[in-house]
Amino acid sequence: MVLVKLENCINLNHKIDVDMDLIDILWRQDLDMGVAREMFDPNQRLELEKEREVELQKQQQKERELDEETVKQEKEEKDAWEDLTNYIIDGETGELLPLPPAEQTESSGPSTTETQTNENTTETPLFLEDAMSLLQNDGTNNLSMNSWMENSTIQDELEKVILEKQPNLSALGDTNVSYSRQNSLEMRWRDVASLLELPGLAAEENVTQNYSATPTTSGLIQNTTFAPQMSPTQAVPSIDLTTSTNHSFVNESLTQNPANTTFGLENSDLLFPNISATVPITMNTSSDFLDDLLEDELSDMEIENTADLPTMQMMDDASSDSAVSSMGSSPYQEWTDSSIGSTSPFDTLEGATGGMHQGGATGFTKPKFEYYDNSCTYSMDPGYQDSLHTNYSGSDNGTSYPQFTPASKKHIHHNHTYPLQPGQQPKEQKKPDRDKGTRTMFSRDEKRAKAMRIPFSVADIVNSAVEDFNEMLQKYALTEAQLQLVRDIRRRGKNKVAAQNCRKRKMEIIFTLDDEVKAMQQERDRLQKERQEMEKEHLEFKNKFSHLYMEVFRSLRDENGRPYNPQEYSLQQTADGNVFLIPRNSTSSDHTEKAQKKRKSKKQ
DNA sequence: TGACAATGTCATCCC
DNA sequence: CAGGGATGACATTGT
Repeated sequence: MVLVKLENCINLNHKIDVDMDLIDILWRQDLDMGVAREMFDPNQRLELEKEREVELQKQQQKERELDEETVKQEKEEKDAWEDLTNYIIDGETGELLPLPPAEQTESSGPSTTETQTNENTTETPLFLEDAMSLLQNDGTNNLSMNSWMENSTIQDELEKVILEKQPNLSALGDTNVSYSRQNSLEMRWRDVASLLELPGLAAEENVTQNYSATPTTSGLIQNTTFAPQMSPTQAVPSIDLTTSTNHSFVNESLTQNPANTTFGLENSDLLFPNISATVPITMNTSSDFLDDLLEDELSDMEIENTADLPTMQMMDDASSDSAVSSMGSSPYQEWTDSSIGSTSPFDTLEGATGGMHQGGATGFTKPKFEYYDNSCTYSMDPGYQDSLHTNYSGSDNGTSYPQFTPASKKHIHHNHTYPLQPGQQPKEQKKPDRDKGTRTMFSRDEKRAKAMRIPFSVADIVNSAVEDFNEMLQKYALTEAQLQLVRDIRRRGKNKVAAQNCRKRKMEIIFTLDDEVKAMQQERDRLQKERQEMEKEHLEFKNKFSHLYMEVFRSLRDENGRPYNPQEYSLQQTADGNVFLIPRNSTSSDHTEKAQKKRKSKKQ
């Protein structure tokens, strides 16, 4: 029994050893696979989990602190740039010059600052959470470009939601929000990634930097590509409009100023202190805005472009054109000698440049814009630009853009229209809107004078006195054709004014006659009413007289005391008031006798 | 697309 | 006699 027990014990110990060996082998395998020894101890496992929770909490708290720091930094940067919005960058020295007070108030208006502050206070934590959620949703620490792109699309969605939450944000606010949001998120992303030691982010940093501003805000920031027009004093690099749909202004700035990612946007803030704060920026708006900005400038371009039209060609063209502006209303009467010098081989025919008048342009509805745009595209050379610049700055069109730099003009070169196919006939020129484009319209005579290089403005030709006009003609040695044209222009101008006066006078006459007709109708009505009253009164008197007559006649008696027969006698009154009874068929002598009788009888 | 109004232009008369 | 005002008639253009 004892032996049996011993053998059992030995077997048991052996089994235990075998089991322990197996356990040890499995344990070591687990250890090799990375499982800690404490995992096999329930007590140690609980303690370990608690420690990890504490560490995780510490880590999260650290992240929050870092996030707050980044928010503070951004706010400080924004404050700094908000202060900078009160300055303009000198185009020559690059110095920050303080804006005038009016501009300061405009640039630092409540809409922009409020928007920015609201953004800082309300949106920043949201985007940190978004970034964290994106990180968590990502599921792995392997951040690829695709995942970043996906996150960016999610970020777009988030931006849309937030924009919907804050519909009153101004356009600038949108732009600012978009970019600063991007920028802040980007910075936080980097911060979080650095905390988590995400691999490969540093290598992708440039990519994300370029990417961040482009797709999500391209629609908005595209508008800022027009900034050089509005900000002649800003030393902003000129941006190709043809590429503006693909490159935002911020992106340009980012690529050119990689060390200062916020400069581009804040520059745009400086560029559009008012417009972006008040005008909802859409692509169409920007187009119209561009059109408005270009109108004056481009109008001058047309002056330049049409300066060298062959005379007969221009006359033919002008003859088919309409005279639009009334006399003396054109602001471009200042063109004189400065407009004569340009020589461009392409600025001859309006239709020759192709696609000029509704020529298949997409997105631009103003034919005038297309017209000028094409003209610019084909005809402008640097020297021409210089002359244009000189002429432009000297134009008296009421809209002055001082220090309009050649760099800012370059964007005008780009043609947004489609040129006509070879052999395609240009569509009939649609006359620019008379009302909308009165600032840039040219009458036929203005075009003719331009074509003939008449060194006077049409207004001067027409409105000058005879003596001054003759002096003008004597000052310049004009050809016979020019003289004839000048006289025709003067005659037509005078006649135009005369026709206007004539029509005005005719209208006044018509109105006066109309008033007279109304007054006479009223007088006629009054007289008719008065006549009716008089007739009524007359009838009343007639009736009274008749009654009185009959009463008097009945009271009369003859010698026999009988009443007179009304068929035989009648009463008549003389001028002195005496009344006589006269027989109807008696002679005058009888009348007198009987009248005397009656008078006597009446007196009796 | 036709009607209509506004405007420009020409012819003519007159001063 | 030339220049210019006045005006009717017609053309053009935009609504």
